[in-house]
Amino acid sequence: MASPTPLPLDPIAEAKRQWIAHGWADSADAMAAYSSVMRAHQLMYSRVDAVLKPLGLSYARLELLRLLSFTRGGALPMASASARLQVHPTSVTSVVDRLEKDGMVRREAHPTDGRATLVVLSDLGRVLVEKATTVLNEEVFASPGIPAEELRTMTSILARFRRDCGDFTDPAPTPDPL
Amino acid sequence: MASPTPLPLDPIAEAKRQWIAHGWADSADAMAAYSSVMRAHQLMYSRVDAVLKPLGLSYARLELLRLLSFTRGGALPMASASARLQVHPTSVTSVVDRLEKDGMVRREAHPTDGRATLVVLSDLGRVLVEKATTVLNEEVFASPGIPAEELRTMTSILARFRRDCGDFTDPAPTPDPL
DNA sequence: ATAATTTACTTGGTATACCTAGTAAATGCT
DNA sequence: AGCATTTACTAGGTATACCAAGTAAATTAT
Repeated sequence: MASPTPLPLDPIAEAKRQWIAHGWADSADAMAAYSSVMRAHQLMYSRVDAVLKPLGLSYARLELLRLLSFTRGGALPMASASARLQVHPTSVTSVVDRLEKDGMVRREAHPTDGRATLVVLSDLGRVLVEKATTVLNEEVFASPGIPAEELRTMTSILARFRRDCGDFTDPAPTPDPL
Repeated sequence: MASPTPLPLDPIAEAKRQWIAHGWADSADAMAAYSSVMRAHQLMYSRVDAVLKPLGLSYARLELLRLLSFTRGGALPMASASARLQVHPTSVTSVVDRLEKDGMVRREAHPTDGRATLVVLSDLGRVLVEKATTVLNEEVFASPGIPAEELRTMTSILARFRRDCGDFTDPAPTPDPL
């Protein structure tokens, strides 16, 4: 949701000023950075969702479909999907519920593990994930609103952050000039 | 929610490889950057929420309380709060509903505009926003997980992005060396 | 002054995220 | 073998975001 009525001043820069004025100068940069990510997320999410909406998809739904499409057989246990997407197991349940209702995936029993449920990509799902990826690349990622150089800078900064938060154990997210 | 079981490889770097392998190299950097922001948002949000939870607050609730605390009189029409926080009016309604139920704010009639409702910070709300800010600064922003230099780099990159998305009209979010 | 429009907010519904608690199947221990 | 533990998933509830539609007050136009 881009602002219908732009504010005159950058609200995050304003908040940072307030932070410093209140004697919290030490935390001001972190507060500003966190707020920036929060807001950028909202803007990116709504850009992506607007493009996916005509296809009956959303970011969360596409993430799951894409994961399946990259998997041999287009099937994955729920738990694996939860781990790979780094979302709560119950979130996978509810996304799969709706995708199944729309015929984009189906549940199947796991052949050997009676506890597990497989999510299987349907033909419709496979068509849609292809289409969605194309549209997303053309409509959003081709003109992301951030220069290429800065995209890479940001990805690299956030990769280190994600690693330090325990997302992955990969030694070097981006080769660092040392 | 940090991963309970860290993945061996950076999933976003993996996705980028897939992108390039599928012939979408042109969009790979943007895809990676967008995905990074999405995931970083999730990590930051859960860090912040974990710290605020004991106080009965959340990021969204604190944002509103903080906005009120920075306002003379601690009161603001709903519509102004919506604009300043850059969230949907109905989101403000529901956050205020819950904050009011918990005694942190109250609704009052606007003195001159019969359509408008004022949200007013209560004494309890004022105490909590002070406490929450202190705790947040100490527990999260003092060690944000990202070096100071990179915090500023990221804030600056995202400021330009937010401005280009129409968030504000401020000419120079960060003084740009030209 | 009256009618039309705009603005402000609420209600009800959807989507996504989380948590807690529960069931069922597989595994491990004795 | 049989019981306890672990693992996998579902169900129900909360929080937050959105949109669409509705009501009521203020503003604008005639």
